[in-house]
Amino acid sequence: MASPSTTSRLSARRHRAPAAPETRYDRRLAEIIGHATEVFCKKGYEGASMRDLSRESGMSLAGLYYYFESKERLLYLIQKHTFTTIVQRLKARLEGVTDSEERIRIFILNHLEYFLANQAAMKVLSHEAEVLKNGFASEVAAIKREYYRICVGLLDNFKSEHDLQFSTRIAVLSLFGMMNWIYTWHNPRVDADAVSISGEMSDIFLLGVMANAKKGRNGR
Amino acid sequence: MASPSTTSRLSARRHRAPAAPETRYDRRLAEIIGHATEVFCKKGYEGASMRDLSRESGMSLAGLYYYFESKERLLYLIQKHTFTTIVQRLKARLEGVTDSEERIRIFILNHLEYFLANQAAMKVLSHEAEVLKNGFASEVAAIKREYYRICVGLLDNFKSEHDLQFSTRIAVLSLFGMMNWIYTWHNPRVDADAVSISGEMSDIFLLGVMANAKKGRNGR
DNA sequence: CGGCAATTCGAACGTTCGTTCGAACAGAGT
DNA sequence: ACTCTGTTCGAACGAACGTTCGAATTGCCG
Repeated sequence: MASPSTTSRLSARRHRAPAAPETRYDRRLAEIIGHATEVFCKKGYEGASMRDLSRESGMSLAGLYYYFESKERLLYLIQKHTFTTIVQRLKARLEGVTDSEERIRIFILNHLEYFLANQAAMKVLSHEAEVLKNGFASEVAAIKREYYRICVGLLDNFKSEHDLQFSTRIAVLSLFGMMNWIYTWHNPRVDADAVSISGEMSDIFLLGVMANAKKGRNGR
Repeated sequence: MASPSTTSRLSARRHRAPAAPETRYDRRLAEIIGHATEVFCKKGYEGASMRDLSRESGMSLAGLYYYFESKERLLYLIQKHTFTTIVQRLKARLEGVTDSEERIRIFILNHLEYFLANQAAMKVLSHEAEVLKNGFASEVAAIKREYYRICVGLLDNFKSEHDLQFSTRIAVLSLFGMMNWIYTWHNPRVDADAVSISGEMSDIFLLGVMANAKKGRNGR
């Protein structure tokens, strides 16, 4: 009775456990999530059917429901895991770096590196950002807001250190646009790697905001 | 017998006709396209059902099929019309302007102005760019390629005139990212108008690519 | 007003959708 | 060998999907 697939299924210790006590259940779920990510990426969330997911992952249609209670929750799991991971990695990389320009370059590099290494997951995160509802939506939105806030913080530091004057909101959102749009065009056989693209985008963005009108002593 | 809804339905004169000889059919179709655009924008192409379109436009489910032969063709009509219009307007605005920087500023302004004035249609164009198949897809892709090429041309001119050195491809695609991402964040009650945003983005982008390494006489 | 074409619609078609249920299977411990 | 728990599956559910068809309605020209 009672399928797991709610978070209560995860044994209470986890978190803090040094050697991952990864259960069979966890491993299988991760596999399914991986296949589902590919399918959602290729056909879109609404366009992908549970039967598509079943075929791709090699598990029967009914069998999938042992691991999650609905298609929507599966999308939620993908988005939450992807977003959490990228924020985590960013924080680790920022640790110890104090130069405000370097911190922004790290933000951009982290984003693009993860994006290109996990294209399918990041496309699902970017492209299906509006389909979750209610509880699912707000949890992912919270992580997104945190990520956005970090970037705003980095840029505000940079701005005041260099005595610059521009709209942080527009600048940050332009930067996200530059970076996230990459899923529509990046072709690994034609385009350079993340480090190189990240360098070019960082140059355009940073020099772009730096070259902008410096703040005079007397404001406007 | 035989529903119209193929292009053959449009009376042959059109194009060149000074006073629009707009038929009742044309007007009704345009209305439906307008309503469909809103629905596709709100629920996504796959997420929107023909019954949703029927409800929104006030026409019966079967009645819709008098105006177009499939849901896919309806999306095609929306995308083709939107894209054609924005290219048309751009060409008109560029006419007579020779300064290469000003031409890029016009490109950006034209894009954002049209985007914000037709948010729903532009979101459907951006967000549902991959769902059309075969013939429908390739026709829209052709316009997209033309639009992209125009931008590459503008930037290449700017680049050689100012003796700059950067990847045109990455720069153009970054610019498109900045601009197109706007549908995910723009809020008319919070954000400035197209002219102002266009100015900020143009500054970031143009100063960004200008400040980049100038080409030395001896290359690398 | 009569008649013909353009337009609209209710009802139904066959298919596919997300989800459920109870039975079958697997493996480990006694 | 038997049982118990965790895992998988075939078959089916009702709902919703895109599309079709023939009849009804409308608008227009004589």
